[in-house]
Amino acid sequence: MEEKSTNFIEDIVETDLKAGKHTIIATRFPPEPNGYLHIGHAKSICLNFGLALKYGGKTNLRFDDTNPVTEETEYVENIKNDVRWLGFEWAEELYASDYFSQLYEFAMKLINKGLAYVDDSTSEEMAAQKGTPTVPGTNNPYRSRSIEENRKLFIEMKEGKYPDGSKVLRAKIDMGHVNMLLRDPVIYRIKHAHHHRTGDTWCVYPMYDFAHGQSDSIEKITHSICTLEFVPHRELYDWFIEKLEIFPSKQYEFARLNMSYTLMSKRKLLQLVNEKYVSGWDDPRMPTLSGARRRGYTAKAFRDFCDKIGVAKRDNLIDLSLLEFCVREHLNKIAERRMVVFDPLKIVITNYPEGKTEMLPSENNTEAENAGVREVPFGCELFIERDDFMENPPKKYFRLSPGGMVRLKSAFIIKCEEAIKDANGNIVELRCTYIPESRSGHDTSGVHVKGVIHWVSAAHAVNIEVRQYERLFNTEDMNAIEDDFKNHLNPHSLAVLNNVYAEPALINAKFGEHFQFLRMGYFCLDPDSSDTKLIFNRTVTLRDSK
RNA sequence: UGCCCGAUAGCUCAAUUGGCAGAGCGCCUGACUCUGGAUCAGGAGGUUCCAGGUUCGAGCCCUGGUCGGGCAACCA
Repeated sequence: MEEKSTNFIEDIVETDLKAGKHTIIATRFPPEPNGYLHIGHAKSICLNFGLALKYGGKTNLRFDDTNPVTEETEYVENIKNDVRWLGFEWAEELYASDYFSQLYEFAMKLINKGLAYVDDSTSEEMAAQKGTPTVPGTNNPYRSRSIEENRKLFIEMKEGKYPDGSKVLRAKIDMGHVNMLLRDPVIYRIKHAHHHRTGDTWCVYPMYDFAHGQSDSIEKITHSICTLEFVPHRELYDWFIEKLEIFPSKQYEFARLNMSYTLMSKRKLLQLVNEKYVSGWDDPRMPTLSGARRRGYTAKAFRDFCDKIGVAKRDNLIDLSLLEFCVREHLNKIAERRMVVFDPLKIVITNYPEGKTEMLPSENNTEAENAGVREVPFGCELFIERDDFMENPPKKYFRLSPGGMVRLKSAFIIKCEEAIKDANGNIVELRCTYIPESRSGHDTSGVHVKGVIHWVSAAHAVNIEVRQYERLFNTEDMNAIEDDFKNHLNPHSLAVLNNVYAEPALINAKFGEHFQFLRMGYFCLDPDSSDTKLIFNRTVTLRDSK
């Protein structure tokens, strides 16, 4: 293995370890269970779990479930499944909601220290009092309520005496602070809502800023790694830890992953699902891990990809082609080869005995040592790709043309004798002859051909469905658009082909297996398949230098 | 006219306490009697935004500019 240089977060960890600040490290992956994990999360997962693996330590899986309105148990289960699929195991499965009692006590502590107060203002009033980045905010009368009154009101908030939105608990910091987030941030709000884990126990819920850092601290997380948008929150994060006098977890920020032609917003992805632009969160076109898995992307490809893109603080827009490169690189090594004809053109080998079938061995994967061979049936009637024949070929065309010769992969060299057309002039069949001495592995014909094409025996071919995917969006930078993102959907993101014929070995395909259909790309079996109909998803095409 | 962050090959991104600047895509060349629009191997391509400074040595540190992005949800 080549030495991979460290990223800036690894530098921080190494420095901390060297300085004796910690002997082991603890990280956490903190998804909010309000959607499925996507490729951007994979970067965070690889970073957090990778750090603990590399330097010795643990990673907790902690669900950031402080907003009961948007969060569901279904998401929890799928997130766990996706993290495991990526190849990581967490030390503990935890929930911010596990800490609701403790968080409530933390809030009380701030009230008792005179560092929090109950505010009756409306959100509009609060926004107006907040000022702007260059104009300081103003104090309102509620800010000077007594500790006793604040304590009484907050208890009553918890007891459900006030309706949603009527009161909030705010940290009392500084309404003129240069950092807007420290202008008395809301830390608790009233929501009479059913929580996916705590049910109806609570009607006050902590805000992110009053839950995340405290949860980190309770779990003694040493390095709390999040994305750049939380940089301004770090000051608040530290303020609460200091005032609460709890374990000093530290927050570090990296640039989130953006990918070309891809959307990472869970809100928008949910919209695509709800409004049926896709078949579900696991639609193979979705950037979700479950979608990518269904499409045939491998966990290893994702880990390699995350390794390649690195971790830095610069805003980025990673080429989708880099991910595809990682997928091909892996699949090329593990996918067994099969022959499948997508747009069949019938050919008849006129000098091959009618009704005869012979089994020809074909290697499953020349890139893998022990992939072995399989037997492919050959007969006098075959299907080849319509594209592999040209009536009037250009100069450097190495495939079939009238009078031309081509090698049938793992079989014989054939020569096209005649193209038969229908009344409209469409080619419907090719009459060919084969060279018996040219059999693969036993070729004594002395004939050299440049082209090699795939084929299937018409008598043994299996009709399958193939789903070809293209990028979901046509716009490279989906973060830069101003209009409705749905205007940028690629109308050709899914193409279903039904007139597709596969060699019989494909009948035994299993879910989770990867195949390379020779010259066509990588494919895998889709769960929509039935006993009578096999459906394959195109994971990715072969590298195409057209 | 406040605070925070960034600027590296044509494009998109990496670069281990300061030590010969790397990858993918794109481009070019070569190999290959069995994927020839595939696969493999190699190549070209950089004043690391600008100007100063510290240092034996700076993409990394300091100062000042320029340009770009972010910062006011009872979301996370």
